[in-house]
Amino acid sequence: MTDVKRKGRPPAHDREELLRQARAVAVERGFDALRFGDVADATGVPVSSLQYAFGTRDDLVREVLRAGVAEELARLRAAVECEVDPWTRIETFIRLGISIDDDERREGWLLWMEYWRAASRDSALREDSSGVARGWRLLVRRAVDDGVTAGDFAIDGPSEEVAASLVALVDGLSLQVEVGDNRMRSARATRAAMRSARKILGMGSP
Amino acid sequence: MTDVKRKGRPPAHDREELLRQARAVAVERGFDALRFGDVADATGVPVSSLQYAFGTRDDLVREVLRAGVAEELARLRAAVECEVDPWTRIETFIRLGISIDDDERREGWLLWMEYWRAASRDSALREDSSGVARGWRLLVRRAVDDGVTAGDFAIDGPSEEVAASLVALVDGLSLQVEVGDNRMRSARATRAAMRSARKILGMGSP
Amino acid sequence: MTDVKRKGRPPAHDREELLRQARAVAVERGFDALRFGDVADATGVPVSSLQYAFGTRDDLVREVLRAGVAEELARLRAAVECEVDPWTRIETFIRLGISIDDDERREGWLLWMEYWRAASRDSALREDSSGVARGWRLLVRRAVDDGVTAGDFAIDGPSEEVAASLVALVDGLSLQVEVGDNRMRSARATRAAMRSARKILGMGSP
Amino acid sequence: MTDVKRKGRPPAHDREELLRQARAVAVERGFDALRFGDVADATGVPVSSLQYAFGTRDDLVREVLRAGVAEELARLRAAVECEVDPWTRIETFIRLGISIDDDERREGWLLWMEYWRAASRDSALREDSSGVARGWRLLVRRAVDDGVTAGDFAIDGPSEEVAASLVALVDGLSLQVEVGDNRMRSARATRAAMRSARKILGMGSP
DNA sequence: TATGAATGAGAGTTCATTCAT
DNA sequence: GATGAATGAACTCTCATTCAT
Repeated sequence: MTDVKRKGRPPAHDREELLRQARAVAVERGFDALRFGDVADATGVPVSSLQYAFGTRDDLVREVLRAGVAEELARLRAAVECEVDPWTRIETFIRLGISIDDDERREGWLLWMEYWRAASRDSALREDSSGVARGWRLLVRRAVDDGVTAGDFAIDGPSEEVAASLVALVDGLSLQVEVGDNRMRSARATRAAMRSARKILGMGSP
Repeated sequence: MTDVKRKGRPPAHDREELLRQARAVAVERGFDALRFGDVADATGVPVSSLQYAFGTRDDLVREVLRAGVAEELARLRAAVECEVDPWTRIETFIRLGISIDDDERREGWLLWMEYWRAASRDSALREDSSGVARGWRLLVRRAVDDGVTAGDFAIDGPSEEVAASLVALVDGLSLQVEVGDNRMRSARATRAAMRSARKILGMGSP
Repeated sequence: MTDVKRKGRPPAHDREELLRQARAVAVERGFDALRFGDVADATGVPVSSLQYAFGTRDDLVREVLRAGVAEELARLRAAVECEVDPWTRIETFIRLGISIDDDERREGWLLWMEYWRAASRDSALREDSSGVARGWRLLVRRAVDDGVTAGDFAIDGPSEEVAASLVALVDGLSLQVEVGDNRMRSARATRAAMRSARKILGMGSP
Repeated sequence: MTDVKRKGRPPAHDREELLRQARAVAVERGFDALRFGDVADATGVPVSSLQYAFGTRDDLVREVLRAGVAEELARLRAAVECEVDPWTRIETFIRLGISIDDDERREGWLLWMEYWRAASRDSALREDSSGVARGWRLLVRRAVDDGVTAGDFAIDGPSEEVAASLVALVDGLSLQVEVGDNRMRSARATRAAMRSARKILGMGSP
């Protein structure tokens, strides 16, 4: 709107698509630097149309985050649930959760980071994030329960809490890989997580 | 002539103090909403003086984050290192790291959140954060090594990685307490962390 | 997707009714803040339908003002003309014109204010207002003429000008009541107007 | 701010001067169309500087109105108070108050119009307008009192109320000249006001 | 060294209006 | 005829930053 018309690519008036593009912009620049103007530039859709579609800037951020984590969760769930063996499911969970070497995973990680941060400030989002966290943990808990039933795992305390620990392990190690020192790369973090998970689940060393 | 004269409390021309106040503002409003003006309002120091002292807005944010986590780290270290028994040290680490019910701890948690997020974008900060993460892990690693030497712990793999897992456990569970559902309150999270830590360290159930 | 669907009350597809509701909105918010959206909210009629019905925003404002003052004039005329005694007619005119304590009258006054202001800028409206002013004065002038004929009044100069003065008295005192200091409340203003009117009409003190 | 730099005339960073220019703009376009941008164009001072100097748009409008009527009041007072004879003072008041043929007076009139309208909505302004109205009336009241003391006038009721009537006469007739029909031009209105004033003041026909 | 004044650069938001159905 | 969707145009306001003292 400076002086050059924001033209470039044909309008992509598909809510889904718009959100995806907005996410790309946000992940690149940071969510706090997500501007209507940037999304407009990226999509060719006028600012006012974006506002018409999404409302306020905060609304947009919220929706982008929500849609993003929902997609992430769905992706991880699909990968995990197609496995049958409990430990293999746990392994898959750890592997997919931690390995953030490739760009796509890093993008996912940045998304989570923003999501958590936003959720810890925005009560509307926190409600949403509560459900996400539960779903996340449930995914692991089912594997734990199955493993216990099958006699593969021997756990202390309720499986809910064991699942919480496993999720924490993955989140926490991802964090170290991403923002920690470079002695903790994803391969090593994954190895550490695997070992600790086996311990927590009462499995012997391989 | 903005509207209200930025007066209120006497100027606090102490760099340390200024940073602390800036942190309070940032934690309350969010770091992306940290404005010179707000700090000026909170401290009584004119905007231009703050700029004179801290430079650019980004510089200010960086400094606030850096000073904040340094303080946090120092605090935790002091609490942990005054214990002698390895497992007690681990316990202290877990307890202090997770319990975020009281306001002060929540403030600390928000700070970490911002710090991680900022570090994952700002390379200057990432370098710093690398050191912080190392120090963090080292604190735990020493306890692990001592425990192993003393025969209290029986671990698999290098102690560095065990320490990494324990740190991850604490960070990840804190996360769940803070942004997760309300089924995971800090008491429960602490319990889960304790149990998992014992397992990881090869200790029997208490 | 603005935010709230513009629903609430059933559509009022009656031009008259629509104008009345628009007037209520305009009087409350001020005519310069009369928005299609507000009228839409108040009536349940979609913005585009209002535009279809009334044209441009300026058109709407003009129509609302015109319809409003016409109604006001009619009301005052009805009240005045049902009296037969000339002085009673003048009294009624003064009383109804000035007393703006109750909400309805204040609404009427705000309308006049806006009307005058608009008329002093909009030539299309000024033409209309010219007629209104004439009608207004004529109402009073007839009473004056009747009183003169009946020997009740003794005036100097043409009755047209005497009528103009009486109208001015009412308008001017209303103004003082509305925007003047609180020493000039409507009771006092009415009393002053009555006294001055008697003098102007050459009547002795009561 | 479109694309061409707002340059033209050197900045006139004198608050007084700025207000005067803003008034000129406002009177021409209407106060509800007073935009920072227009004042910026007219003065060569950047929008943000105007905002720095005057605050919010509403603040600007208020200040322009206030300064404007204060100036008007001072001007009228000066003209009136340099006369000694009570009736001459009244005459001067009427003449200056009504004759709005020349542009400058019309400008003054538009200002009053806006002022009244604004005061009837803005409580902050109403407080101010209350004082103005009092000053206005006091000016006339003093002349009335002097005339009574000198035996020139014979009034009914308190002089405060007589003054209120005289002010009303002037305001109301100005209104008719400005927005009324063209049968009521300022010469005629002035004549009517003079006659009515003489009557109200109990003076015989000349 | 420290600070008030001034300003440029956006960003969000509102709103009338156009257009296709 | 009536209406929802979409959009261009403005405008206010905030804020970091520069500059002169």
